[in-house]
Amino acid sequence: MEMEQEKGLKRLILDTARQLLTTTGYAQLSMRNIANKIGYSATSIYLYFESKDDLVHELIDEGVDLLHARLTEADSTATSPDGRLLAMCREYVSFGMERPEYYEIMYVLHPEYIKRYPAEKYRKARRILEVIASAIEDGIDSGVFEESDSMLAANIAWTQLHGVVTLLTSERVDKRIDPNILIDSACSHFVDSLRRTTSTTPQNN
Amino acid sequence: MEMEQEKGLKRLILDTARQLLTTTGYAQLSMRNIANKIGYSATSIYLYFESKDDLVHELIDEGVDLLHARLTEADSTATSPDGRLLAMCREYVSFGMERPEYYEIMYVLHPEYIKRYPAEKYRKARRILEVIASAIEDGIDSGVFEESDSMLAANIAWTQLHGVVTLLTSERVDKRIDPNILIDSACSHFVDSLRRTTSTTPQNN
DNA sequence: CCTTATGGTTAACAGTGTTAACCTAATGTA
DNA sequence: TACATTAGGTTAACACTGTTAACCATAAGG
Repeated sequence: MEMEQEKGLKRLILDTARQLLTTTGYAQLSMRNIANKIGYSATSIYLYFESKDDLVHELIDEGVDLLHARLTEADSTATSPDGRLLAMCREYVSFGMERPEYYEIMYVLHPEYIKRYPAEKYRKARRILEVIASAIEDGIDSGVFEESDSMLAANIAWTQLHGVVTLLTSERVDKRIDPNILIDSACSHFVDSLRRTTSTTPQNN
Repeated sequence: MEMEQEKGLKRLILDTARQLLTTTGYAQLSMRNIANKIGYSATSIYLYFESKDDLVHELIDEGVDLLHARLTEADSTATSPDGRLLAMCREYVSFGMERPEYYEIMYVLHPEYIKRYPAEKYRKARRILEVIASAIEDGIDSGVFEESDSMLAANIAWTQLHGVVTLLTSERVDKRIDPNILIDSACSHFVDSLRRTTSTTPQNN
């Protein structure tokens, strides 16, 4: 009972923070806003979290779990290696588009946050890339993909997907471009680029 | 003489802001910091700029000009269509890596900024994509690339390059991945994906 | 019964963008 | 010359931000 109460407020803070994040966005996620919503003073949050960074890191952790679950789920639905990869790429983008607030704190927030990110959680976040890498590895093993370094390829996929998500959610892409077509094409282009032999360096002069 | 003085301070503010941006980064770019550096009060900036947004928008404009110049320059050096495109892709990433502060205010800063971005400057920013699109169009015309929509392809290139820049500069990419290899591979993969027929949709079950 | 720790509070600091009110010096005009 | 106006700049203040220090009541332990 005591233990419930002890961690009760911490849980309450975290829940309120998540709710505030998803409804009003990160810009409105302040210590005082959180505290006001639950009838506590802002400084009481510091009894359970070292700093705002600390609090956000726990939210990031939730987002990582969410994305990881969605990727593995998508991974299991498709069967063919390229189908698996394509499904995962689409799922990654879907997550970014559907949960922009989570995506923002996970992958967009300023580098300062990342530098202070605890090592153990950093390892957990890397599992996401490993899911993609294993799908690529699978494609290599079955001869569908021609690629030497699956981890490198996974990172290329990541940068492509990350670019799609961030430019779309920040509404920097021209309105005349259909978002769904852009997403589909970007995913297809990448998967295609793995299918045949790459690195045909063109002439420079 | 009067006109020089009239716009003299505005120019001084802008120069100081740019310097502050490149040396200390966007986080330290505050009205008071700018004012202190030139011996004026913070509120005097509002005599020449409507808001901080307004000021930043002018800095963004400078960044857009810079990037545009570098892309067209890179465009002119190479001759073959795929070489042109590859050179431009590399140049885009180089700009992002060498001027991260400019890149941040141009493409990373929160959507709120973009919504308030004046339409005329928005059009100017779009020229950057058009440079890429024209290179792709050139490749299509000469039969090197197989692609129907050059503007769509340019946007795919953009998302890929943007992803590379942001994930690298924010130090979210694993240390074991060589940045240069990632950059080169990402650029090559994209250009390659244009070379042959795309959109070979894989089986999903 | 006294001490100590738990769980919270308020006040305050240094910083942010921005607005309102003011003040001074130059200019334009009757 | 005398007065009004305006350009260019200031200070004070508001409503925020994350965070720290000091305080205070209540409960638990020896």
